[in-house]
Amino acid sequence: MPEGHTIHALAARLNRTLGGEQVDVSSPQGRFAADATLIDGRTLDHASARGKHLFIHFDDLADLTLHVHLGLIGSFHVKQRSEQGTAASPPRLRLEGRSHIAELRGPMICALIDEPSRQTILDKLGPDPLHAPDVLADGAGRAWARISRSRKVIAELLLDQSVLAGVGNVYRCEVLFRHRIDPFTPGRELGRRLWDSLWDDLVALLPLGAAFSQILTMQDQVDAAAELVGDGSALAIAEGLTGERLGDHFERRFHTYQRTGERCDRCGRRIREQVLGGRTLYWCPGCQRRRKR
DNA sequence: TATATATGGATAA
DNA sequence: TATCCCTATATAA
Repeated sequence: MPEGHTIHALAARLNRTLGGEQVDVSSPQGRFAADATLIDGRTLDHASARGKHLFIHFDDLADLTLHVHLGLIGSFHVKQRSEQGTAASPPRLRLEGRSHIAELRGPMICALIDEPSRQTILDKLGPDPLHAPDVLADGAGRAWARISRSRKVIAELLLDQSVLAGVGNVYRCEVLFRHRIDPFTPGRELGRRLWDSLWDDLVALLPLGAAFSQILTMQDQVDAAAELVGDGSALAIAEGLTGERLGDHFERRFHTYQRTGERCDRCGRRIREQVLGGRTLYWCPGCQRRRKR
């Protein structure tokens, strides 16, 4: 279940386990069979991620790149050859290397695309807090240019991948709580200072999420994760993503996400939910009140 | 067994 | 705003 951190961790893991290797490619489920034949036997040069999009580059494949978007329910499991498959549905795509096998199931997108198409996809994405060049090239300012002109509420803008790329429903709910922002504040009324604090927080949180393959927003867990990762800026973490720390290193705990009716751990009010922009928003009506700029 | 829901997003209306 | 796609899982029946 993917937000940006999942996709970046996945790209790093693919690079470690299959990068530079010749891979056997197939489509047991059948829907990708024709394209799989084109890739079969080629060398997987590298994988890269931007927002929630994954790109896998192969040698000698003209200018074609494999584009994957997991959507809401997709999964891309990279396992050791020796691991037994728990025989779920047949994967749409299987990449087999010397030591590892990657299996893709239920993706929203799995297609070979040419370079202009890839560029079009990238051009539509806002700055990605996990993409170092975006962070260094005033990603905060570029996103703010959109937000500060919008009458849409901030909870909706955070999910708009053309405003910023990689944030999904969990991070939006949680980061708004962390900064005590009323989710229904229009972008134009948010204020630059508050936005900068939101962006900076995402730049810190997403790399930790990627490093541990788990969304961490409770401050005690964030501190513990940062400690485990060691010194270094969030950017350094993002670039050196191990992604090896898979599995449940931390208890699954959130401030508001899927906690409707429970008491807020800060103020005691009951967490509320409301569908906003097609997704369920969770927030604390006590902590997250409208503020003056 | 059936149904609802899910960390997403495109498209139709 | 509603519908659709794709799969896994939890809960209800």
